Amino acid sequence: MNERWNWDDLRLFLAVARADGLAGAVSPTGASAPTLSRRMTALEQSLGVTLFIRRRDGYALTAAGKDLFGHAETLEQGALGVERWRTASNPKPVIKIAAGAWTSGFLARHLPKLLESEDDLNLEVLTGSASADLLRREANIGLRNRRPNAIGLAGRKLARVAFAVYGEIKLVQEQARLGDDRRFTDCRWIAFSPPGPKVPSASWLDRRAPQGRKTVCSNAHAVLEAVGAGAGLTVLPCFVGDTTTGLARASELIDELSHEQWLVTHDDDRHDRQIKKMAKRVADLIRSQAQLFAGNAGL
Amino acid sequence: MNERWNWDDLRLFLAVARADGLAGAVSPTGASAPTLSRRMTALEQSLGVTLFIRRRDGYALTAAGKDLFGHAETLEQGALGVERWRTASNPKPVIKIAAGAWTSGFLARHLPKLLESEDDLNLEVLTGSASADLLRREANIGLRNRRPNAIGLAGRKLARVAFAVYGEIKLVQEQARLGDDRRFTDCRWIAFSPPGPKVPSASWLDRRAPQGRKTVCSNAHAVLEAVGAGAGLTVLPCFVGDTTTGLARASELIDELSHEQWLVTHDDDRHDRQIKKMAKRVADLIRSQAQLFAGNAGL
DNA sequence: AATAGATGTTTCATGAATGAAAGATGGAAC
DNA sequence: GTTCCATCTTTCATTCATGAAACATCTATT
Repeated sequence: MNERWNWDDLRLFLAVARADGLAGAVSPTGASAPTLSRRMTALEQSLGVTLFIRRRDGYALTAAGKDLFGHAETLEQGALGVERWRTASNPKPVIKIAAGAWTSGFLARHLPKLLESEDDLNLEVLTGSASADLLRREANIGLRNRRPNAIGLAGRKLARVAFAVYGEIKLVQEQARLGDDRRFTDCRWIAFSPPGPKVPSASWLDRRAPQGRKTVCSNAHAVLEAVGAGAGLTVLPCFVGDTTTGLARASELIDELSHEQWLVTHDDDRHDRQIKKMAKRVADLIRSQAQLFAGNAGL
Repeated sequence: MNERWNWDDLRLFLAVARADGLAGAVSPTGASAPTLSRRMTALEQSLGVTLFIRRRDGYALTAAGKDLFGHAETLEQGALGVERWRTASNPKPVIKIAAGAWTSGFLARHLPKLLESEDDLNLEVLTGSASADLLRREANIGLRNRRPNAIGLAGRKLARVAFAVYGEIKLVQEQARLGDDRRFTDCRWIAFSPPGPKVPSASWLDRRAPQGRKTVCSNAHAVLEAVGAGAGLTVLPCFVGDTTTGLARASELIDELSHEQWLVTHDDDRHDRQIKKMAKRVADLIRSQAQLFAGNAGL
């Protein structure tokens, strides 16, 4: 006994005491059960006191353990104070990611993968014209469909993005019975036209079905609602169409529209650890879904 | 930043802050300067705040460091509470060592070597009949001149103990001029007769100088005072006579009296970590001085 | 200037702490 | 009974932290 005891062991002690055992203390502490077991014995050893009764269904505090618990809570007060001070004096940095409407949606769906619990930041997903935002430093990470050409922006190629025509499943089956010549003329279309410059898919639709009956939506969610309701066909990136239940492809991939996905960062942010980490996560996420983006997902 | 920070690092932080640098924090914390350096950087890293300004003559707290200092002191209050509770509920155990008068003195002189700062115990050196004390569990460790034969006692042989006649230096030089026949008869003797059974050296003296002029002392300190004052010769273990300034040997080693030194422990104490440790220290101490005990010390 | 005396930081071989997996243990359910 | 399911503990290869020594930096002194 009497080796100088470790303050941090009291943190573990509190967790074990509160969880009535090692198993429940694993996640709050971030230490494994074997470690907790060893540290608790070490604590008892160095304090020269038995703190727990080991029962088959967990740990129970001894009288001495209860005494220590009180003192440990005082320590915890200090630790909580540090924590409050830290978060107050050190507001979480915000990383802004700018992406197109569909891509933002994709990122949003995979938010849990991007925000691992251990890091201390807030994410903001901006939908807008990525390139401009980045140059003005209104965003830290951009996802665009072209290699950036402005000075001060660095780009990484992530994946190929394929497009196709999609519609509500039953509607698509009906349409399929029509001849190829009438298939895409004798139908209603839903066109996505977000604010800002015209998107390629909308331009393509204008060219391919200039006289079609079109409903225009300026909002991605509305497009999906409309298409899902069977109100018409639309052009979607495969990573959206293929992952939205109730929709089916109504065409082959549209080569004209397919493009590369680029991740763009500002040179000034290149050395920011947090931004680098987040950029890597976004890149990894998209690359891991390359087949989906390329339209090769097994449906 | 934001990895779960270590409570124990605040202990080090307090020490570094109070010492205005790493060097001064080494001894209070028990950690080395490189470790302190690394942990302080790690703490700053995980808190995401600069705590110290590194100056050429040490560390100085930043404003943020001063903030943290306050919170850390709260933690420290808890730690001190634990400390008080621990020492109160857990009184230091006492280890009792029983030994003869001279051996006790030897142990007492080397007390610092036996009591290393890190262990939490009190020592009691009992002078008395070692064997009986041990059986009655009145002592934990005994030093005797015979192998223990009682059941329940375990013995380890440590060293050979030699005896010789000693006297005050000038007195011895005078005596040396006398013939060998008169040398030990024509003188005064100091006899040591502690309470309890007669010690071998006293018996030897009775045999060798039955008609000598003897002063009897029942107390070791008194014997040395008397001999040192030139009041007479006496028989002493060499480890006493050879290390007492002002005394010189007045004879060869007395083979009849020389015996082994045994370290005796009670079987029930065999598994007590503290007692085992102390027994080992005593054994190591005496063995390291084997030459002195055997009367071969270079004078 | 050169030297000696502080300091904190790197380097590197060693040793300790860690977690995954396997083991052990003791109920509870069938 | 036997089989599960929960617990904690051991084992063992790996990773990480540690301290001695060398290094670097700066100040004060000769």
